[in-house]
Amino acid sequence: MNCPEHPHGHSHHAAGAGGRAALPELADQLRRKARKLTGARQAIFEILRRQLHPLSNKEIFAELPKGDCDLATVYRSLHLLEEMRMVKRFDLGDGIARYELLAEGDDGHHHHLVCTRCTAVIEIEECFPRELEQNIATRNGFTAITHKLEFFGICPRCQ
Amino acid sequence: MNCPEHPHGHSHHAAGAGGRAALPELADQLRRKARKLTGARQAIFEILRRQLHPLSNKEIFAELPKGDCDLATVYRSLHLLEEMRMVKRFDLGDGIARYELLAEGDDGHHHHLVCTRCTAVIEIEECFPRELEQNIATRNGFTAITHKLEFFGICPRCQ
DNA sequence: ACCGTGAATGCAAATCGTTTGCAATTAGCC
DNA sequence: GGCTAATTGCAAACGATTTGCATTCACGGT
Repeated sequence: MNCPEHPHGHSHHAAGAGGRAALPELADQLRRKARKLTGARQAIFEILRRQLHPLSNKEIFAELPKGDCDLATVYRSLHLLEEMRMVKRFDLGDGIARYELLAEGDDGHHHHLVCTRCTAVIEIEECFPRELEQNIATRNGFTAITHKLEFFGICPRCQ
Repeated sequence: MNCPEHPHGHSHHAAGAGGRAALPELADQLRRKARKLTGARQAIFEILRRQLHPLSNKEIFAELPKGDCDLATVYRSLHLLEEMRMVKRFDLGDGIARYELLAEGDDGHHHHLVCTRCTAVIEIEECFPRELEQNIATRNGFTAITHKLEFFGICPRCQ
């Protein structure tokens, strides 16, 4: 039905695709969970691998060789990948889920700087100070505390 | 933006909604914009005034004397209040908009600690360090930079 | 290579939060 | 009281996401 040959060898690794998981790892992780390595999943995985920003389901779907798979399958695949800790979901504040591929062992905890005009996204390494976070946790008796942090502004090009 | 620590993290709230706007101010602001002070708006406003956490449209609707107004009107009223800078919208990460009444002159910039089990919400005074934010802005050539920051964890009761 | 079986998919319909068109009401100024 | 623009209810429209179900497929065992 769908058989994602990848005729164009986009094998150039974008800067930043550095430690990202490669296909064999996907196959591996899937086998480990008794899930199947399907064409759709490979294709989606490859799209994420090539991309440097977080992608929405629709964006991924749009990049898929058309007719390759259903939008519902994209949604299902991303849920699976998320559950397998191979992608991380980001919420940029417009009710649209976006996903980024994770490097092996990466917990994916990082933040973004988003241009409110063109929606360009830059990865940010700064993080909310751990001690402050710990303060907040203990002061309020909370455990398992985490945070979401995103920055918004106007990028050089859009100014 | 500083506030004494609260042993169990209950957010500060004077009996009767600290510095929050009172009805006369609503009337005032509305008149200024040639908008009408309707029953629905008063009721919604009062509900927000009594509440200490962010409320969703549905929650507000549910607290309304039933039949008092339509859910669509709640949505419209909150948009209006937001546009008038009398409420602030918060996005806690589940695609549901929540609103908090603002004190006069308050820009509403603060953050929340949300229990992932019971969704209790506590207001947090800490903020992302301004110099770090400035760093990020200049380093990336961004202007008009802001951030969204929310904390998640498990509250004492739910542990 | 072939089978059996559970996993995965396509498709359409269903959900959920939210928005909108439109005709009927209503608040606020004269 | 009357006029008129603002507001509302209602139902339909929306966009993102999910799901039920019958069909198809991947893959470990043979």
